Amino acid sequence: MTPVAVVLTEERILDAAEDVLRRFGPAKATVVDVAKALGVSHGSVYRHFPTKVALRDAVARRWLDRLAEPLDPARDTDGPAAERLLRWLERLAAIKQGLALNDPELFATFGQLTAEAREVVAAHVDHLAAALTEIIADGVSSGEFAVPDPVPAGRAVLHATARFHHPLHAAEWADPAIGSELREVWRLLVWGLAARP
Amino acid sequence: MTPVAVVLTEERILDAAEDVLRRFGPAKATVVDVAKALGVSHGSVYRHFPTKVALRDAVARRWLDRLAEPLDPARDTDGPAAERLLRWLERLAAIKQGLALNDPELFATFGQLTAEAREVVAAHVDHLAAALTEIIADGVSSGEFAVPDPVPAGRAVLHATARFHHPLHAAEWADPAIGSELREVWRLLVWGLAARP
DNA sequence: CGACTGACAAAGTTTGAAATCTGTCAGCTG
DNA sequence: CAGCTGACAGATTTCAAACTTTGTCAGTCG
Repeated sequence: MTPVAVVLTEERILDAAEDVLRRFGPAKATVVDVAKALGVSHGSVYRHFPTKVALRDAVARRWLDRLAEPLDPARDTDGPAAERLLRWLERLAAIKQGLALNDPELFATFGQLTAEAREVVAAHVDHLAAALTEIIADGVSSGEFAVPDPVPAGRAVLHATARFHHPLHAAEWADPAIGSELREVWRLLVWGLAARP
Repeated sequence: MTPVAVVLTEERILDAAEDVLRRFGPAKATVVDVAKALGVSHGSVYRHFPTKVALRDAVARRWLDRLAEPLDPARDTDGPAAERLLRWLERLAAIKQGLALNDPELFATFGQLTAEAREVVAAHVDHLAAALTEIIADGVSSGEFAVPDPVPAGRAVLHATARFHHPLHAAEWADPAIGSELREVWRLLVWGLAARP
């Protein structure tokens, strides 16, 4: 039986790593800092994560998973698909833009981290596109939308709204017109989804 | 009458500055280097441009103007507006993506420069949006499109295609699917432009 | 007299020696 | 004997001193 209060789990390491990244920023946070926060030698951290990059990737994955949690389409199934789509896009934009506005340091940290964790980000993007595909497929079932295949349509909607949620565009979110610009794009997209060519 | 071969014009300074930026990169190019290339003291350069930032902005403006030249909508007025729109978007993407692919160093220089020249970039973006507005307005005249106001529609189309032409997304252009992704987005957009709500 | 120079202060950048960090592993310890 | 430590080599980062750059301006030159 292992002494419960002292056992070194991946989870406890991730908590500490997240904390250290928050406090020192991605440029200065070291594995030694993480070990110090846990009261162990840095060698112990390497028993659980093979490299510093793997540790950072794991932190990024957890962050992105937590961000994407409120975006499960099953959480909001009321009303026309066009409006569910708008609410979903606005929720995504609000999550990212809120983070960028309320805590720019943390957002920068998070941006740095994800910029390097390409695989992890690809999984996140796939996840978001799948959520859009689900909403669009519901719209097709109800006769609201008329796309031949909801999968590329979901990806296209995500790509077309990149400006409103992709962290690269954070500097543009200061413009107060950003909200109405998202609605303009949404309007074109839902007309496009509904049209029968 | 001034001695023609030796006169120091803004234009000659811009030529030299562009050359120096190309050769040394934006981080290392100095005003002293520009002056040296012209065989004058750096003080003379400051008689024509008040600061280094103003000089760099002027170089960026000239670059962007040159880039945008082949995108005048009056140069391609054949066929349905939907297809003119696709050709225009593909031309814009090809210009930016071609530069990024053929001469990544120069593209990075150009990206750095424009990232700092916010005003200059805003003018360039307005110019591009106006070109799209013109194509959409033509489509409305011909009965192909049905948007109430082509001005926000032009901006929305530019925003919706940011992923395919905005330099921030350059890293994503390596994916060979990028071309078909642009077509997917275009398809939704032109159906949206044509739809009568 | 107007265009240019070059010396200058303040700000910013380079440089290389010292300090720190990453990733490994032989050995300690409960 | 599983889990941890701490010393180590090589890579990377820090820091302060030396050097370079920016922007100004009194003075030179034609």
